[in-house]
Amino acid sequence: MSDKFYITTSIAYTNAPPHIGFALELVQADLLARHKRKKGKETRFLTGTDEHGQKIAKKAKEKGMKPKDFVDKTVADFHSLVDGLNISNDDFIRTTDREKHWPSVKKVWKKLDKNNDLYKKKYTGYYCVGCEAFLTERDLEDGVCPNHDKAPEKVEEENYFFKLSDYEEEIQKMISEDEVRIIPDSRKNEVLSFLSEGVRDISVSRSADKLEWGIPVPGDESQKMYVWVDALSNYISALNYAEEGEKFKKFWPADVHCIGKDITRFHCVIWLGILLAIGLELPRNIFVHGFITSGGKKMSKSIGNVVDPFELLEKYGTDPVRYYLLSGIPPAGDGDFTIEKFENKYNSDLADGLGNLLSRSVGLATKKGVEFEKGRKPGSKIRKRVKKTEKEVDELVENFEFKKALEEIWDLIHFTDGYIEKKRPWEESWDQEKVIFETLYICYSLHELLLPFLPGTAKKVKKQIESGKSKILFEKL
RNA sequence: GCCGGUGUAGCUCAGGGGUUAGAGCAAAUGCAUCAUAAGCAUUAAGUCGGGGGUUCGAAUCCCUCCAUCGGCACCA
Repeated sequence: MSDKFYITTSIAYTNAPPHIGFALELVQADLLARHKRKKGKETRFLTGTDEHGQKIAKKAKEKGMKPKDFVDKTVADFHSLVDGLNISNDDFIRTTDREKHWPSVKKVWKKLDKNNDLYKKKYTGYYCVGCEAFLTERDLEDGVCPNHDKAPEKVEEENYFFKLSDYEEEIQKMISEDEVRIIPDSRKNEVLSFLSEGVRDISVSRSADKLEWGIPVPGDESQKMYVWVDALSNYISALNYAEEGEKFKKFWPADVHCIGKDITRFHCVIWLGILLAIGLELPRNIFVHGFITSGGKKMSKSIGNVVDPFELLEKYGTDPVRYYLLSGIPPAGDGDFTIEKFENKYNSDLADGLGNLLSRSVGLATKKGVEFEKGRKPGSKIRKRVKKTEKEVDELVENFEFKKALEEIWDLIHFTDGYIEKKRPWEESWDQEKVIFETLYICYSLHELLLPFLPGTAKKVKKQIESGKSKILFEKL
């Protein structure tokens, strides 16, 4: 059993400001990272941005900016999202980082090339001049680009291809035997069914005049790397794969890649193929989250139902947003967001649930002169009750059941409210002091349980218990 | 078109052949008054998508229909 833990999010594409879906991914990964650190694992948590591609070059051009200036600006937004959500990442990789990222990517390429996993082949694509990009057949409607109402040109160009098909069998084996575990099962089945239909080789470069904003192919100036090798390699470039030093040896393979369902195949097929080709170990787990709808509908600018993570953070603060993302959204399925649901959960769980319990506990203790002593043990019933929650929360988080884990914690909160009700410690009785201490003990345990989920709140809980000063934790809305 | 998922209380979901179908939120009533008008208890609420079948017995298995979501490779 290794005592290291390497976890990554996907790298976000910087053609637009961050989306609530990326906030979900960050918070889920952050929970896992904090959970592992708490258990004493040497943890490394990576996130970052994917900054190349034709789309970005085009967006920058529209704004009259250089691509690099454009992405620098967007990346700043991503950094403020990471800060705003109190994400504990150890590193932040950018695919435009020529010192950190490029050398490793080039090494991957050269290795593929050296092993004869690359070959040149003529590629026929449908190029829409209006979009300035290749379209897939599925983008077309009646053979016409729906955005420009024009048939795309059939363009032939010579590109490098990666022999992904050579690795099909091994990928399939690794996934079906859970050597690479894909969570949830439905995604695993999806990938396996896809694999069973047969895998084709993929083009991994574009001509440099079509894709000017990208990493040059080593030894062939006429070609730039297409997204696959460039973006997926971030997980190892951030560990400085180019030099394969201590950091790389210690942390690779990744223990968890957190991704969204739209990029399942890239990670579960292409990335595994690349790793097998260059002889690296495969990631242990790929955790796939779903999408967040807004009022039951896909978010779109035209409907005007886009949820802006910054507005939420601004209005409600960090932990309420983290709480909703972890408890209001099924971890691996699609979830819905509305302000009503958000505020409802905020009031009933955070203000009336956790906040009120802390308030009555600390209030009682102060009033009756009971102080929290760290080494002191509560009655065995209480001790067992807390232990049970700790054990279940640990197991649930290990199994990516974040929502259920929080429900387990809130179950302890409701138990405690019931216990207070039953014992009536505001009245004089023989065990009054003990009961008040026990409620403090549970609150203290709650702070420990909550640390990975709501780190800021957990700290406040601890402070109030230790100082005996009660303060509103979550103002009711 | 092919493959797969989902459809259970007003809302979010659990249960996957066996006594009167469960939880949380929302609702109603009562109790309590330490606490953020918070808390606790109780109650009410469901033809378990429709129809057919297998079975002593189906929400659960099979067939079919309906609704809905996803996958069917170069979508960031």
